[in-house]
Amino acid sequence: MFDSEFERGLFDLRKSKLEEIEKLGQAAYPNQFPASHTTASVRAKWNETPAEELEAHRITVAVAGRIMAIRAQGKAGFATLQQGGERLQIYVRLDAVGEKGFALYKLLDLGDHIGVTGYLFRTRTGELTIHVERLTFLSKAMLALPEKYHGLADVELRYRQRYVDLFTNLESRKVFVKRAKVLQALRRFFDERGYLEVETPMMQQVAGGAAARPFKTHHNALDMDLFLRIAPELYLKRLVVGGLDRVYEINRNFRNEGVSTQHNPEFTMVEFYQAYANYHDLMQLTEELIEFVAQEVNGTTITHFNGVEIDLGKWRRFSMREAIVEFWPAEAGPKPASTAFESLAVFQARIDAAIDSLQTALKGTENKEPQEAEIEVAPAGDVSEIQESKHNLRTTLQGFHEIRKDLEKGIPLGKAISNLFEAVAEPFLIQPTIIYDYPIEVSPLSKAKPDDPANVERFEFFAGGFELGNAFSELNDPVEQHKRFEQQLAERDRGDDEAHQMDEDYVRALAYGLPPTGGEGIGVDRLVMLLTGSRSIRDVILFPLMRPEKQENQPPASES
RNA sequence: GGACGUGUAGCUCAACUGGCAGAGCAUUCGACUCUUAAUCGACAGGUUGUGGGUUCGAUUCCCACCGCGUCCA
Repeated sequence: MFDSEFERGLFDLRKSKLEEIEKLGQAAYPNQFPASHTTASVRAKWNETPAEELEAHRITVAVAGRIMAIRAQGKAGFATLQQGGERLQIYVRLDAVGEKGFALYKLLDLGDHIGVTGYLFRTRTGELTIHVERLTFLSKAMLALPEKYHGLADVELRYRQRYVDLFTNLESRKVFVKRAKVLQALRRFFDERGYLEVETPMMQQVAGGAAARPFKTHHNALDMDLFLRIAPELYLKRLVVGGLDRVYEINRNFRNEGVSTQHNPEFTMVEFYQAYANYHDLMQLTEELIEFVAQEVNGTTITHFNGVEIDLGKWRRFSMREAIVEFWPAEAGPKPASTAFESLAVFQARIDAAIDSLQTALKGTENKEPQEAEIEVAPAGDVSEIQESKHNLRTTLQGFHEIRKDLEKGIPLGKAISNLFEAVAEPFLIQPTIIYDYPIEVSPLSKAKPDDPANVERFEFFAGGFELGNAFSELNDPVEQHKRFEQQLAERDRGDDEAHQMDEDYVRALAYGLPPTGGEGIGVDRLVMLLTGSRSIRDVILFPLMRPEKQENQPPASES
């Protein structure tokens, strides 16, 4: 518990202060305080009331809060109470609270919780303040607070000790209040449209519905291995089979992959399904949804992320192939024609040509500046500074190399096209963009386009340079679904451990008849990042996953 | 997994080319009945992430490990 002798000593000191407080007739850990107002409601009611009016009416309030600042001045003093993220000043003077009351005031430390009863007035500088008449001790801070001006700045400590971060950095608190508003807005949006909120298993025997590695766990009594879900998808569609035509679920998914500014092993998704709808309906709905949530949470569709202004009310749409052409780097030679995507041989030749072109461009820059050949690739469209610096010739070339390597290993054409899209276009999708029509090989659960069997009715949407959501017209032909699962199993055998597993029961559910259905999943954490301007997903997750700190060989604190 | 950066008092940060480890806040003691990053005076607080190496001497240079961050995979 103690990081140092300093903390141990402080703890002991505060314990003796607690004893002093008890001697004054106050409980060390009382059970309640009947507050008449919150700090926020006091401010809401009287923040603008002039001093004379406060004086004339003598408004008495009882307010509780944590002491964030103490300014003692001999036989009087001030303190700043914080509660519910709002601060309110109190004024304590000996002749108003009496000997015992003032003795208590002098025993208070930063971080203590107290209750005060008194009347409102304005100080000489005009600040609304409670003139305390009765001081009630509520709870003691036994450890030192972070520095009062800078707060807790160390990001590691902010994540590990979020409880300190939340009351010392009110900006951090605001992010999580906003996160709650996002969840409220999502629920309101779906509730108003007749969707039923449901909860489906998080422990599954087959972790399906997405391409990801799962966490494994074990049920002892049943002696059964289970996986933490990577998506609720297959269960939600079972519900649509069951006649719950519109369902949504907001909850955690777990994916056993690395952490980054955009990935936490457990993350929150809202996933929803609508019978008799297809992906066109969902594109429309998505634009409405994101705009609605932004308005509810921020009162505007404009948000700022990584120094870029993003308007969540203005959307672009490209097919995946269009996006590759649109964002094709100039240094990779002429943009590919639409026929380039139709056969493996042509596609491969196109990649080879691009690599040659990129290599020539890279050599050119190296000749000029042998040490730093970091000329940025400039695609059409908008690009933030960060995205620009991230994407130089070298990384683009590397991306192309990866694709060629994959092709040599026998990767399906559709998967290569999808990878090309991710390398060339995705980082530049800063403004809200819908990318539609995905290759069938990367979409084992989506319905093929009637006039184009190589592609499926699927879209993803992006903003801020990352994927926010994924949607498609659900594949509802059980025979076709079974075949797709078998293709995925072949991919698994080929070494792709993110490929989908077989789920016989899901196929059986489809065999009872799934109506034409559109389904979609949206990453709630990432949506909150955009709406709060948070650069890292860890800033919008209360307790992000951290490695354990080194254990110190200290004997446990003595209980005395 | 890789590259780069970072780790100094409870907190926020200094310490030049390797030469006595320092300040502010907080704490402790004292003064002060309208302060608000209150002010003034005094005291105390350190295994410089851990372990090794080079050196007369290491917070500083080198190696390994650990945590965190950013980028990449």
